[in-house]
Amino acid sequence: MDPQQLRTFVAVVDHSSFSAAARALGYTQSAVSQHIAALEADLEAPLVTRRPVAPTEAGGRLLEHARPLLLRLDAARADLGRLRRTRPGRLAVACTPGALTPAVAEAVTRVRTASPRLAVSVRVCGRDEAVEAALTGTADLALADGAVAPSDPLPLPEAAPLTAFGIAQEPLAVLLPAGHPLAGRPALRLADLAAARWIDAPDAAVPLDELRAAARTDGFGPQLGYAGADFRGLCALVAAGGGLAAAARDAARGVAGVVAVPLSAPRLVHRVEVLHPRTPTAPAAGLAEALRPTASGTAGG
Amino acid sequence: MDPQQLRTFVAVVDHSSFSAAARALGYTQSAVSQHIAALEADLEAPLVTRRPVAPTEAGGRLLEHARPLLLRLDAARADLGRLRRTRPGRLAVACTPGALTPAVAEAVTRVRTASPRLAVSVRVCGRDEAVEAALTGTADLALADGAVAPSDPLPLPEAAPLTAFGIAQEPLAVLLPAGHPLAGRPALRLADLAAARWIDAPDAAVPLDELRAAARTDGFGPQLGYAGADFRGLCALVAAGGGLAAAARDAARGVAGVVAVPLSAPRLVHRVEVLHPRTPTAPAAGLAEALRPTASGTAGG
DNA sequence: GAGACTTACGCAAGTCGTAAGTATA
DNA sequence: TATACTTACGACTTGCGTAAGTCTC
Repeated sequence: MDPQQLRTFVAVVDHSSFSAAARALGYTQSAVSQHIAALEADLEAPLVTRRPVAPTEAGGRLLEHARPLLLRLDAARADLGRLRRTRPGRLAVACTPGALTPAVAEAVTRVRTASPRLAVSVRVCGRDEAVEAALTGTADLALADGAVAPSDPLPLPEAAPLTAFGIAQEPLAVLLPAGHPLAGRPALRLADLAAARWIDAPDAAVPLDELRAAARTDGFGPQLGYAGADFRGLCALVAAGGGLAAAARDAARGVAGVVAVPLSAPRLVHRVEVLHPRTPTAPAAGLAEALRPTASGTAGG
Repeated sequence: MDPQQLRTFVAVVDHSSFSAAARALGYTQSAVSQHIAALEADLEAPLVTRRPVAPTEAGGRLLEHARPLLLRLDAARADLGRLRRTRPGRLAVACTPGALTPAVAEAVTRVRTASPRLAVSVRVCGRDEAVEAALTGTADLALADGAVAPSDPLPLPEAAPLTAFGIAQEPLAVLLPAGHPLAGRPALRLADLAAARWIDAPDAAVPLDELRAAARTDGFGPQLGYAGADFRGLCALVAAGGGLAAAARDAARGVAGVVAVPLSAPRLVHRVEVLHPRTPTAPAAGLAEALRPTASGTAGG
């Protein structure tokens, strides 16, 4: 089970093609074929069907291990790299849309103003991608948001250890189109929305999976998928009646056609966390410190 | 970062010697030397000091990744192996001492009686070892115990996904020698024991680290280390005044010289969980089902 | 028959063991 | 000086690319 072979296997599945994976990895088709053959011989099980190329049951199982494994391998290399050379001239932040609150934006701006020679960059992406960036060193610090029970930590993929602490916790709201019959209510319970259609936008708002888990419910009937990390686009869909979404109460403030109604039951909050490697770069440590809640803060971690 | 090289690195650190690691792995010293040299060249950092052989800072960091990485690699192989061949004639259980409650023992006996041709084995070991056994297929099912806040899950190392559910939850107690001034109390608070000496027996009783984490305290002053998974020996030490330990209230019932006093604050319970791979073997699934709490059960999970 | 995966084969690189080298207690 | 790690070197294995082969749509 060579990591290189695992990487090839993942690429083959992602591209549903040996040749496309070869192109992506800079190999020949032949090499890819040999990688897969070697893996299948090693594990004594077919991993992908050919024509069409798709993971078998064993292949699916292997995938669940391979991805975290490769991520952790990259994280290990990045971790050791950080020990050696520190790159104090850069501060790259990876951030989920819901985590880029005004307070966060202000803190980033403050760092930027205070250190004019520091190359500050912010990348908005999904949570998994943000965690991956923090682990592999693509970003120096990540910010993620989600829905959890009050004072619970966010359920993060634990491929490798990350330091995490909460910086904000506020009411969780349901985004409804302005004309929706429930839009005038002061608060809603999830039970009121049993028949509602939802939009599953795991990278732009609270992932439905997480809401389901935190609320200990199944449901959330037929969903409209929404890929990408653009919150405005999601709001447009909500406004158009495409479905509902969950977000922080103030996230959609001022967005035309969308009303945010707090969710009163089950008891859930919208939480934002800072994530960084256990040995952050100096600028990342500085920003993390600036974001850390003080005595008046609302979140622990 | 070849897994084989990582395995060699871990062995070198564990044996504090290149030659001993070579013997253990079936290599020559030369090969071990080359593995380490290759790793150090790859990661561009010294990983172990020579003479004496000990991990450097970078080496320590690498270790934190390498162990879970190798475990997950083994878990992946075991997982795929289970898909292929099922070994219905065996039921190997790995179990922490505190998890082998009378109810568990009875359930195992019942399985054994019901299936006379099934080779049933129970191995008592520390929690990490039990988790490892369940992940790598050394055991078909694991049972682990620990101290947590009521209805919280046990904090398990998450090298790879395991199905886990609680099967018992009962008051957590402090084990004191019979003559101890606090032995007569109906209940104790951790604060009463601020000055006490503890025994840290992570494989035989509740690990102090965990108690500390669950109680959100530092403390537990000077400790006596106790390695191994033998509960009787630990009780002997407690009886002799070697220090205190935490365990389920009924664990030390009937042990001469030891008194178990319930811990009333902070609010903690002793919890037992069943752990098995997501695709358990048939006998393991049977035992898990037999252990699963019914309507009258005390634990969720 | 064209596209896509597999197999054959040759070359280059890597890996291990033997043995000589070197450094430390 | 003895022990333990490192380096040199040769035999062998592995891994990749080229190119021919095979299978399916």
